Amino acid sequence: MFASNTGDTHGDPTTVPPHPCAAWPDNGAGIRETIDRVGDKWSVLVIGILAAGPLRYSALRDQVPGISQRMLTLTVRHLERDGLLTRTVYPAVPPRVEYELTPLGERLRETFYAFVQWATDHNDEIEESRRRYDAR
Amino acid sequence: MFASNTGDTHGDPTTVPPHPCAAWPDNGAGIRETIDRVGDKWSVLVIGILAAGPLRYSALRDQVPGISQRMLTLTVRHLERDGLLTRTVYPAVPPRVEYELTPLGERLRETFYAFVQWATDHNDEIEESRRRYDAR
DNA sequence: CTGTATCCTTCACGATACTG
DNA sequence: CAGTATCGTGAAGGATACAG
Repeated sequence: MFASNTGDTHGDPTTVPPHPCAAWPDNGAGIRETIDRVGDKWSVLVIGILAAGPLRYSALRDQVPGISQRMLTLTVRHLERDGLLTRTVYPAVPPRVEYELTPLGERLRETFYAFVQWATDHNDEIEESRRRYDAR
Repeated sequence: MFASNTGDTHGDPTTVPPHPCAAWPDNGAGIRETIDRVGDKWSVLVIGILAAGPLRYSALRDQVPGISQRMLTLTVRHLERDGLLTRTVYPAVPPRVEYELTPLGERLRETFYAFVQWATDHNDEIEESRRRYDAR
């Protein structure tokens, strides 16, 4: 879609190709913010797991291998703040809290899916590339 | 595929919908690794910029606002190792090095595009959600 | 059961200086 | 021009204990 190409200028050693068009829709700042929002250690995992349906705190914790209570709480709070999931407290003893993806969160998950698919499809290719790179 | 179900115990007064489908293709480990690969501070930005065509070191540095030489070098080295871009040294004085996305890197960029699109489309919605969350 | 509150460690990153 | 080398910092995250 982009890549209108700059490579034709290679004959001139000093030519720095001008950027023909924007790489991303916006200019980096918003993207960084968005990546940070879900680029932390656990957000994507939590979103992926919640895709299967709502879960309560303990179930969520059990399904995210290795997460600490601290990080689980922080993660879901952030996601709730951004409107990606809802946190519902059922007044009972003992307390019960359920987390569920919002439509917004579900749509985000769908965009991730392409990425995860890519990672799955090309995992071998990547590891092979690493091996070649390391062997020199 | 996973989420082999945990919610079976709340069958009584409050039915929790069973997971309709799998969360992610693989079990988290591979996903984590992949997210780490591009979830750092600069990789996605570099990939997005290189989508417009090959660039030499200095041009790349100029187009990634705020990146240090150290991080630029580290980032492109990692991406090269994973086979996402190529690094071509033209023997000349002064030296000239060009970085270019591989087809693999280009396909990764396409999956990012959906994500960036999502972020752009829903940025207002997210900020509104945050405002509501913070106001209580 | 669903969280907080601390403490502590690691490491990603930035700044700066230097080099082939 | 295209990098290394080195040092310092802050923030992210883990471990553990405690609480409503």
